[in-house]
Amino acid sequence: MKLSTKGRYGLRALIDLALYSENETASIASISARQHISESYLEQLIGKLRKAGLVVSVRGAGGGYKLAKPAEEISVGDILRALEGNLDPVECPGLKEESACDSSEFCVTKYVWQRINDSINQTVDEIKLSQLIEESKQAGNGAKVGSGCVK
Amino acid sequence: MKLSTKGRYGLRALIDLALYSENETASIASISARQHISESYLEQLIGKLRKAGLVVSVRGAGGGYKLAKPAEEISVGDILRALEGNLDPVECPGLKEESACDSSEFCVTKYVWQRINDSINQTVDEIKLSQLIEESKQAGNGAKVGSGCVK
DNA sequence: AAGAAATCCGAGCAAATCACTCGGAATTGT
DNA sequence: ACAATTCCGAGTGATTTGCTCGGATTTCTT
Repeated sequence: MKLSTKGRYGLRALIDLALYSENETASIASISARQHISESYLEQLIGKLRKAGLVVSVRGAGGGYKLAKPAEEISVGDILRALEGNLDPVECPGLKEESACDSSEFCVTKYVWQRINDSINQTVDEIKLSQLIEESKQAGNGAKVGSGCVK
Repeated sequence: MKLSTKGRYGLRALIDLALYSENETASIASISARQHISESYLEQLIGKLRKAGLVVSVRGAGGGYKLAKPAEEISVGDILRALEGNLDPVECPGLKEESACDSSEFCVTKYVWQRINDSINQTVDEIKLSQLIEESKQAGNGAKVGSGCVK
């Protein structure tokens, strides 16, 4: 029941990327240096964000990344799902369909899993990247993103 | 970011236990048979629930388990935390204290992790075991708990 | 007293997942 | 040409998960 480093590092990285790519693109190397995440690993994370359509890349020398759309339109949910896959702590084929679980038995716990899943997704979807950027600019006054609390 | 089988099986097991321990105690063997969870594994799970003070045991022949307190006073949160440990997807020493993360950097993502943690805990704490038992009695009309959706 | 039925407990173990690293191919600016 | 980058997939050691197993302990029954 833990969020992996992908999600934790990745969110930090994307905030950093957003902060430093307003004019020019931000390179893996620069984000790595500021956020203390290894270049190799960061590459993977940003790759996922790119495939999810959250950032766009510019290849070749002087290249790097920037946001694919305005930060207001990117939610923490989008970011974490891109990095972690599905955020649902319990996946359950019968959860979405009307059909009963397994074969014919009624499933009481389904109700619980459904509520947990909904609660998480709703929470992360209502936090927008723009909010975090705003806070970061104000608080850090050097626009620091911090360590993300956890190593 | 997944709930382990401990939590999933364990919740099912406890609902079953509650349903079948109103008069007599419910044994591992009987719960195992009804819920299709191996006796050995179930033993571990119930052991955790006992150490957390949610069930009490009666040792020796004819023994078994029953709830340590009324089902209204047991929340799904209590159960899952007993089985899974902390439910917080992100643990962060600086999350509770006023102090800044790491050393002196402000931590923006902390805000996000905090909200996720709170949301999950609040959700599971407001669902009481009694509710699930009630639903189970109504719907199953044979008091079936079901497979819990997932294997 | 003997034995059966149960809980209790910790060790062990295979499989999966995590948290990376590495090497190199492809692309583009200078 | 060459340097700076992104892109990509394979590999790897450490950790966690999802169990099983053996045996000790307690208590009921006869």
